[in-house]
Amino acid sequence: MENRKLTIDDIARDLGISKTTVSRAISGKGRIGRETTARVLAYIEEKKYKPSALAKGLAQSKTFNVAFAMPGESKFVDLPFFQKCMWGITSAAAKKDYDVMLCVVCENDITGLKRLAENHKVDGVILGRTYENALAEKYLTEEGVPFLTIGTSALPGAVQIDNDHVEACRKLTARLIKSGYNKIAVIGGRTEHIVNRCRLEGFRKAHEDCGLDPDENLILTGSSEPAKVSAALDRLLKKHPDCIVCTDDSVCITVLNRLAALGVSIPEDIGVASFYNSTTLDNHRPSVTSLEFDASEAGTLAFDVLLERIDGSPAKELTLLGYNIMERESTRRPVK
Amino acid sequence: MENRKLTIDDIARDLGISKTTVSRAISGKGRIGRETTARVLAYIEEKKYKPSALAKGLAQSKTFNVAFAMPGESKFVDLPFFQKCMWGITSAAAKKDYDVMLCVVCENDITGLKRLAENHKVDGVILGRTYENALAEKYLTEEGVPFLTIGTSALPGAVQIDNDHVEACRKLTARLIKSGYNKIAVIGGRTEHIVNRCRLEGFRKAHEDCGLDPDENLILTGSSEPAKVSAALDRLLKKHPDCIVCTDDSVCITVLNRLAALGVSIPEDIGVASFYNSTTLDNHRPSVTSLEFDASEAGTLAFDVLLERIDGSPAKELTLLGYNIMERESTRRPVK
DNA sequence: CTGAAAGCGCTTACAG
DNA sequence: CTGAAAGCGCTTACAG
Repeated sequence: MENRKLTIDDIARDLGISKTTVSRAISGKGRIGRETTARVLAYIEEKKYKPSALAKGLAQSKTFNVAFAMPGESKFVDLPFFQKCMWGITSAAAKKDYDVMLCVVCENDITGLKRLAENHKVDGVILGRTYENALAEKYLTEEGVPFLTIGTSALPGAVQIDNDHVEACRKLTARLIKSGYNKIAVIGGRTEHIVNRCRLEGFRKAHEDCGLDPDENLILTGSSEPAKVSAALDRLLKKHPDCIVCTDDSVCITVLNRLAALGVSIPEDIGVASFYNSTTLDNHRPSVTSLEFDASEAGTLAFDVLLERIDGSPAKELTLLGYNIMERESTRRPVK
Repeated sequence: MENRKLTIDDIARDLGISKTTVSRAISGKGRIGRETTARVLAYIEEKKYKPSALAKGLAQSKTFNVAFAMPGESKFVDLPFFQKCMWGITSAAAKKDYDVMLCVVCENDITGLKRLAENHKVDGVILGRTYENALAEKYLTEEGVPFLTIGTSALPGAVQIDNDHVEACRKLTARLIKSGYNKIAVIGGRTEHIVNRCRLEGFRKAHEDCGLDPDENLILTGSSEPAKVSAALDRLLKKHPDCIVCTDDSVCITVLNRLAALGVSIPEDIGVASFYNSTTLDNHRPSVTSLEFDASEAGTLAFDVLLERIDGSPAKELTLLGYNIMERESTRRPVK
């Protein structure tokens, strides 16, 4: 019952036509009779013929594969994000009859990526995460391999997919202001990171939108280390903010823990929100208000944009993703 | 500066030899002069020639790719395990000049896997997780595609890589007994799951090894639902066990939370250990004693065994993985 | 030890 | 609308 792989030659012979014709019937390219097409298609359907991607690829000098570079470090990686992202990529790829190859990339080790590129196994690559040194981006541009990054690339000109941090943070902040908070503080990581700057920008814009001036004394950035974040929080509390926004969820965890330790209750005593929500916060009680980005969408979009580049269209440099504001218990202002 | 892909023909021409010879020099197959080989290799090295995996594959009717089927559900998935596993697979694969393709498989949806198999894009597949219905396994055997599962497969005869649950749990239990615990309880999930049965078996064996009879009243299995686990724990505590072993870390989390709520302190009042440790427990204070399985090793082994199957060797049906017993604070018996 | 030739399974100008 | 033929870039009997 085993299937000695059926080839286009077999079909041609069985149907008494040339393989050129068979090929055309399948691909739909070139002029070809309706009836012939139908016959071929029917035959294929019945015999469950599937063309060899290898042969097809060789003939067209294409692999119909893209690589997804997964970060290799185990810390500070939002794994659920990548899982959903892969889901998005593979499903978008399938629609275009592409498949995805996996490689692992670390800040200083791109050998996995090189393998794939050098062996000509992929038509393009999606960099799942970016690093300051842009090692992968540099290598790929040098090799002339189309690629795209998810997140902000340190390499100028790189095609990228990114969350619309500025807008998202602006809207979330606006929502907080609208719900009555008027001394909103920010605790966050180093502003060397572009993403943190964007988040802050959104925060400020929201205030401007309402004709307000954000209180600069309430903005404490510089580190996401737990100890420093806790210290920053302690200082902040003396100024009595009514809400604290964390630039990301790892900062937020620290803040939540410290507040709990101090016996400050949320949302009764103070509101808390996060500008980026990974699953880390999922099970927290009270549930915390935060921005939610759709990883699956990031994946599908990433593939679609990359494919354009592969096919030669001049893909636009930056594609922004949608977001959701998840308003939850942590910013439910107590009715006084 | 762009590289119009160098081919074996170019090399042959430049070196004034036939491409047959070039091919042989590269592959090392067939008789060939030392000197010729050296010349070819030197040339290749200099020009950084890399053979086309596509062409090579077509000629040998091989793809030099394996698929890794990632679970598609987001809950109850130990993502860090899969990340490390992928790391292991890709690196083991690279050593054999293989690469890995990604697909997403859910309990009732194996379309992603089918794509890869039907399009002849892979030589074999590694199923990252198994399901009761064994859908993927059945499909692959039907198609004659070599595969292997990580974890126990419901399909009899499937080649599998698994943790040595029985032995590992036996050793961990033995360690607990040796450190002085003598009323050890077990809380755990449904014994319908083979894995839970194995764990229990190890637990019992350890007792037998010491000529002890495990107290069956202290063994409460049947559910991993938080509510039921908590209830089971409450019942258990009345019997005053001196240590509680959880069959997995999700059960363990519940137990830890409940104990904290009851004001029972670990390890002073009672010891706690887990038969399976995911990163969920990583940051828990006190740190909890548990078994640790090496996901990366699972990955490399998985690839190596699969490759044997691909190459036709009759791979052994079950390969057991090593484990480590991580003895931590939660079972540090108080000196009285 | 080395080569000419056929073949892997497709695609695609080029002719009809 | 259809085909014969060359080509994609390798490998591998088969001869020498």
